[in-house]
Amino acid sequence: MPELPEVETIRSQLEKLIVGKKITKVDVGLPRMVKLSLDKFRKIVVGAKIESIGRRAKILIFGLSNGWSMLIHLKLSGRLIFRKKGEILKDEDAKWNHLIYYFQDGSRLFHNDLRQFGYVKLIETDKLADFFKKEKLGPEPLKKYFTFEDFSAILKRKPKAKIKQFLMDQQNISGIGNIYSDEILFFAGVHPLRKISELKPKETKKTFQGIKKILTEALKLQGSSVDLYLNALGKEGEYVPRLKVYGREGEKCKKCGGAIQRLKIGGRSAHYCPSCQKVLN
DNA sequence: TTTCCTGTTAGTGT
DNA sequence: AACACTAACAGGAA
Repeated sequence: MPELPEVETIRSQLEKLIVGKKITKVDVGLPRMVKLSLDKFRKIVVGAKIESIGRRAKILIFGLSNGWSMLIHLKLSGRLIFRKKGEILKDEDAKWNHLIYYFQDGSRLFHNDLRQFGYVKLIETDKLADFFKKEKLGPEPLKKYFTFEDFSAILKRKPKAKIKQFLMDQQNISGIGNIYSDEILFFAGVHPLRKISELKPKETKKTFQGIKKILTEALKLQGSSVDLYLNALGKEGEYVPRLKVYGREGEKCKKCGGAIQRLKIGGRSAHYCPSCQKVLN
């Protein structure tokens, strides 16, 4: 699932691959994914040159040469895969290529999405700041300016929230999803159901360190190919062997040897080690 | 065969 | 306001 490390991997790859290229054509196989009229979408996108590839939270931002920005969210199963002229995707994947961007040099970018929850929308570049302000997204956790003091202040706003849900809420901190929230809490030794107001100072500190450490390491290994994720080159990420709890229900804890457990929190699954992450300390 | 479950988030309901 | 729940979807597992 594309969370911050996966989306950022795609961003940095696309930056090298398509910045400077002009879009000459776009195929839209699934109009539902385009959050504006197709006519308008085509009119704005076709003929534009890509000037930059940015990211905010889990959203990719293609800066176009005509004053517009294209926002792409991959949601659960989206992929953005680049292919040089003449190269195609595997046949079995082709039926999920809902949008295809053609560039002047014959290369293409495939927006592939099995579950079809992803979207693309257009925002005028000078209104981007307003747009993100309205979304109320929390800070980017890997930026140097996101400090322990910031984290503590944000925690204080939601004293009653459960820490697992807090970490996944994009309005608190942006970019963390189900996989990395589980991994961060295992690192911190904090049970996913712990209430924020009841966290000890040491646990708060360790959770903050976990955010920085886990996301940085996952990014270094180009993310986790749980399920369907592939990067912009169509390759899997390499972080899965490093996952300590996510997707490991019933398997041995890598720290204490006990069995990893799973429970539901707000409709989501949380994976944790019941002896390394206690409910009460 | 059918039902359940998985991921993210916008939207609705309490 | 702040929280909880669900729909949107396809496909793999039970």
